[in-house]
Amino acid sequence: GHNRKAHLSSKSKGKRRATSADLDNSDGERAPIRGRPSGSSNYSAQELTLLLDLVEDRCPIGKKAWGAIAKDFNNKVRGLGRPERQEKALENKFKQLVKTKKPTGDARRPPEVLRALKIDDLINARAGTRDLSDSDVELIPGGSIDSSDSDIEVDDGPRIAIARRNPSPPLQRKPRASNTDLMHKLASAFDPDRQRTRDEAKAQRAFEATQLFTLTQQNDTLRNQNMQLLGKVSELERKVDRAELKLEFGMAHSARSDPHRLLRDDPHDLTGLQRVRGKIRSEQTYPDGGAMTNWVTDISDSDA
DNA sequence: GATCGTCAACTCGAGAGTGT
DNA sequence: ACACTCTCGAGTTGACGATC
Repeated sequence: GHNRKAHLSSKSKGKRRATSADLDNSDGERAPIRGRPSGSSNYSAQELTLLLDLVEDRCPIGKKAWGAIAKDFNNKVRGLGRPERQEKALENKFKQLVKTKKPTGDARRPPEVLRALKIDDLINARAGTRDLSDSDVELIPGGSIDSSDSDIEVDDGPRIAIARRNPSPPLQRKPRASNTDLMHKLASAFDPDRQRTRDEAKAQRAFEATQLFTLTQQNDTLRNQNMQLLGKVSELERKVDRAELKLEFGMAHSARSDPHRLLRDDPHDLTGLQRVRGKIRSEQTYPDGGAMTNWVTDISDSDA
């Protein structure tokens, strides 16, 4: 139903429904004009071609460029007897073409959609590669530079260029990739200083990783050695216990033959044994501090 | 010719991302 | 925090074809 003799039909001309814009609100003010403006028609193929030509020519990045496109567009359609379009309407129409999906059941896109997509790619590419010698930056009398989409002014006299940042370029959402960010990233990625810094950081990380690996291995070795030493300590403790036991059994045996011979004269003999109220006290002191006391019941006493 | 349904153009506001 | 920009959906309106 697009462009179906839109401007030729006089069927509905002259009869216009009452619209919200026609109705005054309670304050006597006009309600905001919404909806399709009266007299507007569908875009003709000629208008679409003209719009795409202008967009391709200017590659608009900011609103200023769209204003210039709207101005040129309306100048040309006026001569064709076609309705003028607002800057925002033209921008919306172009973006609508760009995001038009493939029709169901038909893998081919309309030619105007294909062209809009190509132009959109061109705009995106240009947004990331533009420079000050771009063709759309023209010196105009008075010393200022007129750019379709950037504010760059050059003062007279010392000729100081004042470059202001471009407005945020119209980019795709999800993620809203910033072309300026992309360029900054690319530029910084190839910056020799940055590369050197990156290499140094990389080497530092590799060194730290090697150190960490070495320390981990050392830690494992120490843990193994610790386990081995603990095993040896346990084994020695068992040997000591067995030796003490043998000693105690030996003492008991000798005491049975001569019960008090050993401790009769000197209760503190060289083995550290002491008879206390019928029991033999064996006290063992450790060089690091602390002591262990064993009590052995003298069978000979109970027998007596 | 009147009416109805569909499509397209358009505005508006909300929500979100980005830059200053 | 604020301004700007973009996307998206809702709502409004005009144009047009089909039908009676």
